[in-house]
Amino acid sequence: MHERTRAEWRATRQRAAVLRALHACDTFVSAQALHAALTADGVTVGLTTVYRTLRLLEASGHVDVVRDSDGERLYRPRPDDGHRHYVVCRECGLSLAVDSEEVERWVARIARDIGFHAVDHTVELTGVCARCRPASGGRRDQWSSQ
Amino acid sequence: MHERTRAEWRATRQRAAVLRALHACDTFVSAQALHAALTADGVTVGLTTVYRTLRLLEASGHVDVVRDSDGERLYRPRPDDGHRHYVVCRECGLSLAVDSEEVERWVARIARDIGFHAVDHTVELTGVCARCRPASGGRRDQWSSQ
DNA sequence: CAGCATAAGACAACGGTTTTCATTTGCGGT
DNA sequence: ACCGCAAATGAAAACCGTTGTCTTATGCTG
Ligand SMILES: [Mn+2]
Ligand SMILES: [Mn+2]
Ligand SMILES: [Zn+2]
Ligand SMILES: [Zn+2]
Repeated sequence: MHERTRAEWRATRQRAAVLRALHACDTFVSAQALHAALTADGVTVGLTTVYRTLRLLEASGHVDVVRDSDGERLYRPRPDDGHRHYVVCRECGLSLAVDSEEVERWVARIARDIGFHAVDHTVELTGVCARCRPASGGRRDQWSSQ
Repeated sequence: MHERTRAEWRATRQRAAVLRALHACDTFVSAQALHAALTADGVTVGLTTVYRTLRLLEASGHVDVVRDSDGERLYRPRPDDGHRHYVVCRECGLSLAVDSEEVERWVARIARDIGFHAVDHTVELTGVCARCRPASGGRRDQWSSQ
């Protein structure tokens, strides 16, 4: 009943490339953008492989994932000291990590109080950065709820 | 140069039905589930119309939206006194509103500090409720980041 | 170097959502 | 009441990010 040496993940040229490209980015990137960047660099990697690798990284906690308004998954390497939360500019995509200790404590307390197991949390802030001026118009309302 | 009386949204049978069905739910529901419920009730509404109406309600702030792990949008009428945050069971979908004053304050402070305009936030908690027991296994790691 | 399980890649399929476009309908004006 | 028309509906197709399929390639271990 020997448990053989763990079947580790193989180190392939493609995975290394995806990892490298991911770290070369300074913002959140989509799988497709990453694939495009790799292709532009002359690196041959299948889009499917990019997706698979990112999914692996996500599952193992090596990347932080965010979903844009269209539902597209955006990835960013997770700092070694744990996950972060970010505020992302809706116009240009600029992302800044924010200090979230307070939220982390709040999450922990809620999780403890409500009797749920394995509570996970998603905290995302979006806005318009200083560079991207707003130019919003007013909007009327109609539905007097219920 | 008269500005005519505002072109308001029309009151249609379909929109009323969607609104009614939405309020009849006590949890988050997807557009498709709502459509199915309406159909089951003998109400004739096109799925497209359900999507369009929900999008309208979302834009006007009358519903809270959440996205499940598959990226599906789930809707819930927003209480009159403002939005809420919820903890949702990953197994059965049970959702509980949580007290989020602390987070709201945190968000407000961050928004003030970072210099972004129109900061919006998404805070979602997921877990496994008391009824749905976990049965998790361990998982090995590999990627020594970088 | 052999053997084999894992990974890559091309392509099809999937699923939720949106678009298209022909038809219907609310609603304001007369 | 009746027009007239912009707005809304609905069936079907398009869309698009993502995942599955299946064949071929390739790490890795012995
Ligand atoms: Mn956190
Ligand atoms: Mn809030
Ligand atoms: Zn910006
Ligand atoms: Zn549950």
